[in-house]
Amino acid sequence: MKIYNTLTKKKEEFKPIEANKVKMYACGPTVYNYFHIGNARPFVFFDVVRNYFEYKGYQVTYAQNITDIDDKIINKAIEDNSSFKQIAKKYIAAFQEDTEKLGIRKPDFQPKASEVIGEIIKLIKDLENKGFAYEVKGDVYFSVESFKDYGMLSGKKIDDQKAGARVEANTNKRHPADFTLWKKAKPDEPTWNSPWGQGRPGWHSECVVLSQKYLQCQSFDIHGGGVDLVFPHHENENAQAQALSNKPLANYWMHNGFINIEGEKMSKSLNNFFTARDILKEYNAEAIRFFFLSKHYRSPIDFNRSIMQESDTAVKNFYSALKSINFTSRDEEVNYSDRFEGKKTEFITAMDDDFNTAKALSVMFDLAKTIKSTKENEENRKQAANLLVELGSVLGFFQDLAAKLSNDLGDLSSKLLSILIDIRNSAKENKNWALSDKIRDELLKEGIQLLDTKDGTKWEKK
RNA sequence: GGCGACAUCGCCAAGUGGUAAGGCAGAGGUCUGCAAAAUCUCCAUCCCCAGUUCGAAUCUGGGUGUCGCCUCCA
Repeated sequence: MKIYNTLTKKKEEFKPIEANKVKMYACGPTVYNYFHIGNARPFVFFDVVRNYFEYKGYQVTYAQNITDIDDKIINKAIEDNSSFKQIAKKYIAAFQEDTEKLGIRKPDFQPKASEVIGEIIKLIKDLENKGFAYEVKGDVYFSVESFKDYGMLSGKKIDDQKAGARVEANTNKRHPADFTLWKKAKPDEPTWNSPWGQGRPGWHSECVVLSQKYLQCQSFDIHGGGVDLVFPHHENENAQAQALSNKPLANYWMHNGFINIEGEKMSKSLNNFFTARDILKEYNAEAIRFFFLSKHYRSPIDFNRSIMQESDTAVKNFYSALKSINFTSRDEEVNYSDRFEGKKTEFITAMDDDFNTAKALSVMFDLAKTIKSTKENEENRKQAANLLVELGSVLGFFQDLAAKLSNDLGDLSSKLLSILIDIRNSAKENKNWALSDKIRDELLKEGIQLLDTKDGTKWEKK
């Protein structure tokens, strides 16, 4: 399979470091707020990456950090008149809740930055000892000039950057591009003891420490995150790791594109900021997942109401197909005919090509069509349904299949419904259209759709 | 100013040298009391210009446009 690697700016054949194993790390949330729809994209996408590798038979180890020490958290604590620990605790819980609702599986490891302060200090100390870092008045900086490959990931040459163009130049730094590894304590901030006095770590070290610790290696297979992290975050992570080990932190760097809102960048000043939590109130998790996967992960994607509506309809399509043949659960032992093996191959070929999920989805639509088609024989429709669920599951759909397919209303409701259907049918026989339509319309309002088929009146939950 | 990405039907979106997948929306026919569902049919020459080639949405050059990064934003 091929993966686009930010490091080489090419699609490359994926070769794991250890045969049949994938070690991957994706940057997690900074817990100072509910995460927004833009944060959700990489969470969902790397969940799919993980699933797909497992589907291909790899043993995957997936780690993701939680940044619980950061300026933004401290600021939020001041704003809310709370403590930084309480803020972190609150939003970690919210993060867990929302990702679960989105159907994202928990990574194998999900450590917090605060758990590894000792190891972060050791990393910085090692960098200092080897001449890659220097201390100025209690702050420690990484010296970009000491690491000759600085810029290898982002393609930036440090001398091209306009120092201080957008941020005030820090006069303590030897070079404007030098970044902070350790910050001297300020009043009312959480601090830890260190060789440089009281302080706290900068943002870029935690991911180095956590990834290497939990993936148990200096250099692992895949590192992921949003494109905005390429520079400076990932560049700086890599610089620290490679300065010490002479190897890149990861072999493949994958970056997802941004989400725009109605064509504009999402930002607080434009007030077009949507949290995943809010969107989940309006649309179900699978519609959100479909929205993300309907476009290639590296492309920017526009979020708006009509596209969410379409995504919702599209997902319902899969379910109505499955309902049309009373599909209940997947048969894992099924032997697909050549025709469906071919469909499966199409799906795999699409996914092997740098996770072309949009194309993979078209295979699913194709299967849905086969399932619904009255021209197909029973066996083909069954196989198509089975394969639809198999492939859809790789993309994270159909997690509550049984519940979604169930038409179970409970005893009394079922009886009442069949009484209503009987009354309606009598009304129809008497050509009392007003009454029969009223029953149909009222039931639809309650989410029950009646279908007058040749085999009598059927119904399904909308 | 530096670096980079993208431009395909009303909307979303595949396609990476061989004559434009798919989804949503829409139009018409069949079916239906009417709907829904099902079913059949219809619906683009790919931002512009030039070039390479037997052949280009796909390669090259030049435009135009949109967007991103260059700040501890996914």
